[in-house]
Amino acid sequence: MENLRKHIEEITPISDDEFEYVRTFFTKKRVRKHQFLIQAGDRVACEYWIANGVFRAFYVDDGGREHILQFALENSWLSDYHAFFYQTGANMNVVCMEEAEVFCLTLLAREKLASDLHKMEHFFRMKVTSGYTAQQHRIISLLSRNPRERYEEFGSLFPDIVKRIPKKYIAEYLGISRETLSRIHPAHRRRSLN
Amino acid sequence: MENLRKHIEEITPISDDEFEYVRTFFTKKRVRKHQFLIQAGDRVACEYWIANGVFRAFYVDDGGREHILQFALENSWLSDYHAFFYQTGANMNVVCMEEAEVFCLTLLAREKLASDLHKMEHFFRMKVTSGYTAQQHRIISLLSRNPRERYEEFGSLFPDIVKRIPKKYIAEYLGISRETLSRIHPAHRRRSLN
DNA sequence: GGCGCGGTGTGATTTTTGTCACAAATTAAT
DNA sequence: ATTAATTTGTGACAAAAATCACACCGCGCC
Repeated sequence: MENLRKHIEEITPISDDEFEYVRTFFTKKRVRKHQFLIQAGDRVACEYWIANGVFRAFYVDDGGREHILQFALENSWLSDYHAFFYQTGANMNVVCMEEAEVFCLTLLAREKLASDLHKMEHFFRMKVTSGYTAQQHRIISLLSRNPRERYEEFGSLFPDIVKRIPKKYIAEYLGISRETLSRIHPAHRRRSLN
Repeated sequence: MENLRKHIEEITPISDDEFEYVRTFFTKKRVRKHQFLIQAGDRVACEYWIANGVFRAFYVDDGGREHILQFALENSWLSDYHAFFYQTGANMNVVCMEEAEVFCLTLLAREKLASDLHKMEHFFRMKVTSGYTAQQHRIISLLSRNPRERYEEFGSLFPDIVKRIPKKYIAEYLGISRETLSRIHPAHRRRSLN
């Protein structure tokens, strides 16, 4: 839980008392590999802060294909946010890929936290703002880059994810087939780079 | 300016005094068709609230192709948000497509407004949150739907935009060529739908 | 320590979409 | 109103990526 405090303090300083108050809103949960945190159709009670472990959030289309919206590692937040904020049934699935420990925050808890502590409202605004700009970047990438370029960009943005996650899932994230990804070979090192 | 108040009050009620205070942070600007509000490379001083008029925000890739990130009509917010929040040079261009009147808000003004008035922090959080979920939806659409499906979805989500904006720009938004879009013909009305 | 399953690489082929070229239609500008 | 500019449609063709099929690898699990 200390890490959650550090995580919050990357955005805003927070006193011991305040943090003691904040922590009361969270509940801890252990999750094993292959376990679903959210299944399509579920009511989405919580958003999750990942203390450790790995998850993927994916959408299953009408043809049964999976499309990954997000990988989540330690220190990141995760939910089906549309379903969470609007309290509708989930369209996403969230599955554990490496044994994990997460902290759960209900919508009510989150909104009370934000309205009680201006600091926390600010914190959540900053978090969603950076998520927003990151998603804009991803949209631009999907619109303007070919599979090789997207894969290379992904590798340089998220080297830790590339190491920990099977390539087939990265293909699902990039919107290309696993075969196409498999045929992307590292660019030849040019002589001039000796 | 009355509309801005209505717009804010869709999220949170606000007193006369508060709104008087809020309005002092904005400056008004008229923009003519074809005029750039933001050009790639610029420092992005403001975000803009559109009182009336139409804009598009687009990215130009290395091959000179344009990719549209956002259309903005009346009552919406617009900027190159990455460049705005992180105060880096713009990667986007924002161009006026129909004569417009906008209200400008600098980053300093925005952050002061948010820290002075918890209400406004809440307002901005809610706005960016709904933008975030809308963008997630768009990413899923880019990953999982073919051009026809994306175009039909776009038409049902944004009928007003389809009416007001040339199709070539919609193609640039959907990530397909204008020719492909032009070859998408309305689905045949099935007999059973008489 | 063998067995099974999930993951990966690769060839052959098909499908989808982009590109190029040009004409027609629509809209804007003087 | 006429002229210019922008937008749209469509055919022929090329390019990119998906799909299908199959072999093989590697690791976890009894």
